[in-house]
Amino acid sequence: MTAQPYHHGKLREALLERAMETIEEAGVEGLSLRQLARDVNVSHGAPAKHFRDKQALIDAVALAGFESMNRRIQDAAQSGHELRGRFVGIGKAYVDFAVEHPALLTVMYSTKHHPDSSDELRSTGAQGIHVARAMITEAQEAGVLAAGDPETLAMVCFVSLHGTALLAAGGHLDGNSVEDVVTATTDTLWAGMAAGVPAAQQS
Amino acid sequence: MTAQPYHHGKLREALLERAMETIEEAGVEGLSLRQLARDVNVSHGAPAKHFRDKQALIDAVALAGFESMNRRIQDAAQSGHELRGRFVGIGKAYVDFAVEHPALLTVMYSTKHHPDSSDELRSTGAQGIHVARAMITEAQEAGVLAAGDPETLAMVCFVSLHGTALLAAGGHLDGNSVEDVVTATTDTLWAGMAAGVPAAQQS
DNA sequence: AGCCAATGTAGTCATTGACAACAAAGTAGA
DNA sequence: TCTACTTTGTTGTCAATGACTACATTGGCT
Repeated sequence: MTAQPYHHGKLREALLERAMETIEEAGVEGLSLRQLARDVNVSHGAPAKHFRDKQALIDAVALAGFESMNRRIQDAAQSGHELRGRFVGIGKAYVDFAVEHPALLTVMYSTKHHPDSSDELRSTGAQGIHVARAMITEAQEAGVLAAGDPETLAMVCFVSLHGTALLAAGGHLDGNSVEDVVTATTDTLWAGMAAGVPAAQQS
Repeated sequence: MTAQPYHHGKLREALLERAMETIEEAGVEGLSLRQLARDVNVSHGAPAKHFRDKQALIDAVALAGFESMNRRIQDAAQSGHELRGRFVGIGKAYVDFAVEHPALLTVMYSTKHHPDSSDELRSTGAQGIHVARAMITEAQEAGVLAAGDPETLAMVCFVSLHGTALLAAGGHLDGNSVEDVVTATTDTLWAGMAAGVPAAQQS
């Protein structure tokens, strides 16, 4: 048998990749540093040289997840249909990512929610909402959407799609297909923003 | 010192209550059966007599959480304003519960999402959406809302409010207040359902 | 060659969840 | 009352885990 080289060479990347796989297969609770070390044929103490502790590894996984997701959302936002079509596209991109990587999405947000998450993680995780706000502002200026605070409306769209994504990822849309719910959600939101909320109803 | 009685008497309830407290303070990952046993002054093996394993305890916590939440939603749905006001009320009740018990809400849904969750837990957890569907059907019959599959629309409302609740609970609404986001979300959804989605846009 | 930081190994510790054997307390029937 | 029987709790044990420490190997640098 050929002796393994003392140095792995790409241990950090190997750990990250394997950690993502494990998370997709067994969730975060199924992630063990020692098992991870075994999986990549390295001693149980080696991962500590690359990740201070287990949380640091999870943070890195979450960050990589957000970066990957942001790319998908950016692509959807720029693929040039009319405004409404692009809005629906963003929603689909977000939810599709969630359905493809359900456990990763959970990790991404629970990590971002963690009290001492890094600034980098939080800003990367907040990127998606900026795309939505820009689009809403643009649509308002074009007269397609009614007036209203773009900041709040963007947040409304984000939370709604976030809920859709989480439940779709978990397969908890009961009888409804993911496609139907995403379409219905984006359609309803867009129709609501187009109609606006009469002042009389705001009281 | 007065000797403790051999039998605790209400160990199950004490464990459940303390488990909820611990979860609110430290999340599920901060929950330990042994520490829990210490907290209620009982040996580390005692909890096993009431909960087969840790997951069984968490399941019980989640179920209690859903029952408590459903009561709040029911109350809001029945407090008799006009339809739109009741709709907003349901949303507020849901989100308020989430903000008051953020960690519990996470446990509730991650447990419900768990592959082998009990039928009881899943049906109890799905109760909220039935309330929403009934209200939408009623509003459609009254001509307040446009036509559309009530099942899908109820799901849209549920996922949107669910997202709002989760993010509000985690304090991730950025600059926006919980109150503002809930109101804006329910208003936008209601306006969207009232306007309906033109067939031309559905293509 | 010789130094040195980076990377990995090996050993240890407290904690945890789960399990098994045993003890104590309540219960029901003779 | 005596006696099984069940429920509830105790104690001891096991393997696995995350974190830490001391040490070994490697390759780059002067």
